[in-house]
Amino acid sequence: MSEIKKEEEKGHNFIEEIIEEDLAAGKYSKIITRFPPEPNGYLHIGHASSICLNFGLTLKYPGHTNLRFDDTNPVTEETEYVESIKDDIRWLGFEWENEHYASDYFPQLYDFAVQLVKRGLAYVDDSTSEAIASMKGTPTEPGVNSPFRNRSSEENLDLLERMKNGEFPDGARTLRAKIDMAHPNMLMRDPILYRIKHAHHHRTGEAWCIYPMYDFAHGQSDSIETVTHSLCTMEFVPHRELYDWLIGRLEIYPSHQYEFARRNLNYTVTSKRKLLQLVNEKHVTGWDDPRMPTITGLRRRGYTPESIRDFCERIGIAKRENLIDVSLLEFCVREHLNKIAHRRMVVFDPLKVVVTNYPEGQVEMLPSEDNPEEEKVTYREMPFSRELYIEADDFMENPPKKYFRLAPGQMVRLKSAYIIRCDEVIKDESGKVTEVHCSYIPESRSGSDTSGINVKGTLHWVSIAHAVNAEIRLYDRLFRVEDPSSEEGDFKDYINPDSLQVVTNVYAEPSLLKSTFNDRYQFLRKGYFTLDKDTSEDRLVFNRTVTLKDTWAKEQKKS
RNA sequence: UGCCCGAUAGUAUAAUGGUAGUACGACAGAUUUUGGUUCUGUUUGUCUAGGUUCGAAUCCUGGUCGGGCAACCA
Repeated sequence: MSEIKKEEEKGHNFIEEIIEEDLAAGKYSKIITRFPPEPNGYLHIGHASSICLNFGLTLKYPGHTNLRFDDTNPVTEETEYVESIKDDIRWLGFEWENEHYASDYFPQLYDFAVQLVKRGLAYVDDSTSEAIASMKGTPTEPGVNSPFRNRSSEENLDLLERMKNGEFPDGARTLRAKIDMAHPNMLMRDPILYRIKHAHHHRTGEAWCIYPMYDFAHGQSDSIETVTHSLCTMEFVPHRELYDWLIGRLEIYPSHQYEFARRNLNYTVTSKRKLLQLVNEKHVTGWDDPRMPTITGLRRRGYTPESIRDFCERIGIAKRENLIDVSLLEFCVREHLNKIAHRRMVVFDPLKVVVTNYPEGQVEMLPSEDNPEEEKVTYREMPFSRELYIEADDFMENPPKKYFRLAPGQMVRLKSAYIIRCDEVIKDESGKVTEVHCSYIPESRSGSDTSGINVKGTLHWVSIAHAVNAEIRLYDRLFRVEDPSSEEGDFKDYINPDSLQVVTNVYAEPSLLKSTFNDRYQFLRKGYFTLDKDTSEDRLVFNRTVTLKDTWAKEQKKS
C-alpha cells in the first residue's frame, strides 16, 4: 500500500511515460531494451544509471533486457573488459535475457550493406580520410560530393567484396551511404558505413578485415533483436535521423531510439578516456582503486549494490545537463550500511587509559550489540581490562564549551562498559600527554547500571592486551574541484593530493580477526569500513567506505 | 554564423492548462550508552519579454544562457 503510494508520489520519468503510452496504445505487448557497452573500459557510476534504467524498465513493465557488446572496433576492445562488465552488471543485481555481440551480426550487417549498394544507396569511396573530412563541409557550410559518388552498383559491389576479401590496405577505401552532402545534419552527409581494419578482433579473430561503424551496427543490432526502446545518451540525438534512415531503407524491424542526459557526479570524472589515463599514469592503483567512480572501485570501497541502485533511482532520468552532488550517493550508502553494518570498535590514534581501581590481571567479557538497528539484536563480546586505548582526540586537558568527551575531572561512558572519571593526566618531559589515569564506577556497568550517573559522552575503546593491529585506508574525493573537466588546463592538475590516507597501525577489537570480504562494519563513531583484498595472513586491511555524519566536526569548524 | 537539444530552491527530480511538491544539502530543536540513527521544524525555485486563456512551470512567438554536431570512435 505504502509502496504504491510512494510510486505515485515519485511520478514517472519521460521514458516511462512513452512506454506507458505505447503499451496503452497496444503498440507493444512487451518491451525490449538493451544495455550496449563497448568492451573498451570498465563500467562506472554513470553506466550504473543506464543499467538501472534499462533493466529497471523491464522489471517494471512486461518484457526483457539484453546485454549487447558493441564490439565493432577491434583495435580498442578486449575480452578482459567483457568479463568485467558482466561481473559488474551481475553484482549490481541484474540479469540479462540474452547475451549478444554486435560482432555476431557481422555477416548479417554485411548483407545489409550489399542490399544498400545494390539499390544505389551506398557507394565505395577511394578518398583519403583527409579528403573525406574536407569534402564534408562544416556545420555552417554544405559539403561537396565525392568524385567516387556515382559509381555503378556493379562496380561498388565488386569493390565492396574486394574490401571484404582483404585486397586493400587499411584506410584505402570506405563504404558510404549515399544521402545528401548538403544535409543540415552533418551525420547525414554520406556517413561512412564500413572501414578497412586489418586487425585481430577479440571474438571473430581474423575473419573480417572490414568493420561496420557505430551507425551501421547499433540500430541494425537493435532491429535484429527487435528492441522496442533503444535508450542512449543525448549526444546521440543527431544520430537518430540516420538510425531511422537506415532502418527505413533496409525495411527491417523499426526499433526506436530515445535519448536521456548522462548523469554526472561532482568531484570526479566519468569519461573512459580520462579514467584510463588515471589508471595508465598511475594516479590510482587500478580500475578498482576505491577512489575510482567505477563499479568495481565502488565495490572494493564497500558500497553495496542496493545503495547504488537506490542512488540511481533517486537521481532519476531527464534530458537536461546535470552535475549530481556526491553527498546524495554518500547518503544512500550510509542509509543502507546503517541498517546492515555490524558495529565494531577500533582506535585509530591511541591514548592509553589506566583504570586505576580495576584489578590488575582481571578481564571481563562485556556484550556489545552488533547493530542496534536490527530487529533481533545480536551481540559479540568485548574484553575489558585495566589498561585501555581510547582515541587521542577523545581527551582534552583544556576542553572548550560543549565538549562531551574526557577531560580532567570529567566523566564519560565507555561504550558497553563502565563510566570512568579522569583523575590524573600523565605527561612526558615535553609536556605531551602520554596516558590518563581514571577510576571506574563499578555500579555503572552497561545493562545493569545502578549508579544513577548521567554522562553526555560515550567513547569507543579497546583493551590493549587484547587489541589486534590493522591497517586502514581513508579515502577522500579524487579531485579538488567539482567539475575537473570544465576547469582550465589538464583535468589531472586538479587531482586531490590527499585523496588517500593510510594509517598503518590501528588497534581493533579482537572480533575483527574473523572478518570476511563480504562483511560491512561500522567502526563506532568513525565510519563504515570493509575488508580490502590486500588483506593477508598477518595484516588486516580495511577500506573506509564513507565517514559517519559528524556534527561535532562541523561545530568545531565554525569556530 | 547553420542544424539539434535543454532551462523549476544550493543539487537532482515531480507537477501533463487549475494549491509549485519530494529527496539530498543547509539551519534550528527533541531523543540518544555512537556528537551516529530517529523525529520535528525552518530556509530557498518556475531564465526573460510578449501572446493565447477565466486561469500558464505547462501552449505559441521572440530573446538570453548552457550543451551537442565538422573521428575510417562509440
